[in-house]
Amino acid sequence: MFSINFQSRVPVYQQICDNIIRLVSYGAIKSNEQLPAVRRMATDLGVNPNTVAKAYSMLESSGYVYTVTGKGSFISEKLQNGEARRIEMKNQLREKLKEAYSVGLSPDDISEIINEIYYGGEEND
Amino acid sequence: MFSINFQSRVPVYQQICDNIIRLVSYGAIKSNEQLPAVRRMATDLGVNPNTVAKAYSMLESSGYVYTVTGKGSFISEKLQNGEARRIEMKNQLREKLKEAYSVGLSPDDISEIINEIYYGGEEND
DNA sequence: CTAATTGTACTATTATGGATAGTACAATAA
DNA sequence: TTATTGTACTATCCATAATAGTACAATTAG
Repeated sequence: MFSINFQSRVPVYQQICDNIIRLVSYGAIKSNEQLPAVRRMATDLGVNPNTVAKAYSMLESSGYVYTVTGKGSFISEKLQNGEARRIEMKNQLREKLKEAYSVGLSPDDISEIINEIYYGGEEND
Repeated sequence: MFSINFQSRVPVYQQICDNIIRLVSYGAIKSNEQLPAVRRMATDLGVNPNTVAKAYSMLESSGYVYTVTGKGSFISEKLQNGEARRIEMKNQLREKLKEAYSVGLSPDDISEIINEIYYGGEEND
C-alpha cells in the first residue's frame, strides 16, 4: 500500500494520514471503501497499532474517514472531490515554477526536489 | 531581526539557519557582513547560546558562513550571486511540491508544467 | 599588557513528542 | 459463541532538541 520513512522528522502517524489522503486523491482508494484494520496495517507498516489508531482517529476528526466500531473505518465522501484540489494545485505550482525559472533554478534542481519528495528523501514540515 | 516559532516542529537551530539564508536572499544581509554574536542573538531570540552556535556551525559547514574565532561569523560570498535567492526559492518550491504530492499530483503532471515553462511547449523528457 | 569579546568544545541535565507495550472493553459479524 | 472491529486507557522507552554551565584559544579594544 505504502511505506513509512523512519528517517523522516515527520511523525509516523502523520505519514499514515498523508498517504491515505494521497491514495484517495489518486483514486487508489474510493469513498466508502474500507481501510485495513488497525492491527493489520500496523503489522504491514511495522509500527505499533496505537500509532495507526491515532492516524485513523485524526482522519476521522477531519471528516475524511468515518468509523463503525466492530466493522471498520471507511473513506468518507468528503475526500472524493480531490479533482478540484489537484487543478488548483497545478495552478499554484505553475506560478511558483515561473518564479523558480526567473531566479535561475534549473530543471535538474527541481527534479532533485521532486525525487526527494516523491521517492523518499528527507522530509520536514 | 527575526523570531522563532516555538510551536513549530522545526528545530530552533534549523529555523535560525533558514532565516539567515532568507535574510540574505532578501538583501537584508550582504556578504562579508558580520552576523550577530552567538550570545547576542541567543538573548535576542530567547534561546540558548549553544543553539545559535549550532546553527552557525551548520551554516559554516555548508559554506554559507565563514568564521574567525575572536572576530565573529560572516556571510560568505557563496550566498551572493543570487545563490541565496535560489536557495530560498528551492525551499518555497519544496513546500509547494509537498502539497502537490499530498494532493496526488504525479511527477508526470509536474514535468508537464516544467516543460511548459522551461521549453515552452509539448515536449517531454 | 589587560580585559572584554569572539567562536568553539565539552559534559550533564531536562523537556518534549513520538512510539511502543500491554491490557481491556463495546460493537459488529460469521 | 468466537473472532474481528475500533477505542481507551496507563506505563514506559527513546531520540532529539534544548538548556545550563564551564572552559579555552583567538581576536580586539583600552
